[in-house]
Amino acid sequence: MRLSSMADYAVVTMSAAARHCGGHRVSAQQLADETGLPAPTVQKLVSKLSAAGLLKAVRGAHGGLKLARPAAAITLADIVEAVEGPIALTPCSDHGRHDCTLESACTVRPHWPAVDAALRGALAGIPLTQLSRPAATAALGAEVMA
Amino acid sequence: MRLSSMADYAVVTMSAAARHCGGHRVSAQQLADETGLPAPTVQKLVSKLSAAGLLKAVRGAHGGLKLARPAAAITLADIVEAVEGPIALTPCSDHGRHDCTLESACTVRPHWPAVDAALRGALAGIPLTQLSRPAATAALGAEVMA
DNA sequence: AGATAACCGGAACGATTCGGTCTGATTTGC
DNA sequence: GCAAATCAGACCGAATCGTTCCGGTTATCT
Repeated sequence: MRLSSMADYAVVTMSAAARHCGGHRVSAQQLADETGLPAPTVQKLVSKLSAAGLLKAVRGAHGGLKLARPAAAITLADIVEAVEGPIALTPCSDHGRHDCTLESACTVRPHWPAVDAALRGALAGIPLTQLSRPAATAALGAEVMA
Repeated sequence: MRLSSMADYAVVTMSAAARHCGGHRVSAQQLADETGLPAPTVQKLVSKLSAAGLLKAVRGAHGGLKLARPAAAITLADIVEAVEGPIALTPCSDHGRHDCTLESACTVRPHWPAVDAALRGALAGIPLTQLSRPAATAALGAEVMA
């Protein structure tokens, strides 16, 4: 139930990138300085994030990163899926492989897709713009918990 | 974003135990046979589950396991928390330790508790009774996604 | 009372994944 | 044409996770 460190770092990195939304590009090194993360780690992250279409990378001298979409159109679910792949709590959900020993008799497997969808929905409700702001701990989650 | 195998097995085990709700106790070995899981693994799981108050264990000859509560009062969140501890996507959430390098300047950390609560809410909405039934893939999650 | 059956806790081993570092390929600017 | 700065992929060590084994405790049956 724990997010991988890479996904955690990706959220921090994207949040830092969103703060530079004002046009001019940012280098991966600069993002590393701002976030305090190791530079090679940030480089690895931006590779995955740009491959997923969340960041736009321009190479060469004076290159750098830029958000591919407005920050409001990028959610936590997008970032997590970009780094960790499809959101699925169990291996049963994402591919047809049932290595389960009881295959057909398993009564819980049919319910995992619904759980995954609920989880993904909770993450998709949090845009990047919200993570860049400094405060407001509440107001979210209450609606889902009820 | 993947559930640990132990938590996955715990759900299967609890679901199998729920099918024996009719009074008489079940041995851990019998649960292992029904689920196809290794017997030592099931034993380790029932230890944690009974310590968490989800299963009631009676020792001695003709002993066995029994649900400590009605199946309707046990949710996915209970089982996951019993095996994996508190539901928290990041280490920032559950204890005061901030090993983050930027501590005070981190703008995303205040938002993690809300995300955790939303996630836990999604899992708490699924009772054990629902997992024992054979079908009905949909009907859940739609409300949370909206 | 002895023996059996079942649960309980800790410790050690092996495998897999994760996180971090390094080197190479590509593009732009002068 | 050269050089600087960037992204992109491959390698490696380390930590965690999952599994198995062992001895101990408790209550029932003979």
